Amino acid sequence: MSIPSDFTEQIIHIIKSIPKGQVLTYGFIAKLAGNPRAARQVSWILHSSSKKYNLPWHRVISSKGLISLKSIEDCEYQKNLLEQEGIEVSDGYKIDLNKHLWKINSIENM
DNA sequence: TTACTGACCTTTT
DNA sequence: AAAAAGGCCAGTA
Repeated sequence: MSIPSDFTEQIIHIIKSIPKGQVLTYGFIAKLAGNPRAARQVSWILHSSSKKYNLPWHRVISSKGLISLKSIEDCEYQKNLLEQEGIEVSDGYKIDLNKHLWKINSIENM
């Protein structure tokens, strides 16, 4: 049994709390998790925990609103998922952060 | 076991 | 203004 760190739990909790039709950025999640510089680990946690915890990994994008996935197939897949939720994605896998970025008022249960 | 990499972001030069 | 380096944790070899 490997117990995840506190900030990892926060990251997972935050990702699970992302509402439908909205997206968050790596840096934002890392900041909320308590480490503004841990954005890198967010992606890695997504890789690991998205399968186990069934996290909405498609709602996590880069700070510029671009899908940073490596595989083009995954990019198109994510784009498709986002479009299904009503998020407009440009041809260049660009998302309008001003419209779809999740503005967190306050996290109730931490 | 140690070392390196990874869907990134922030700060400094 | 742009470019480079640093930083962070977990997983894999």
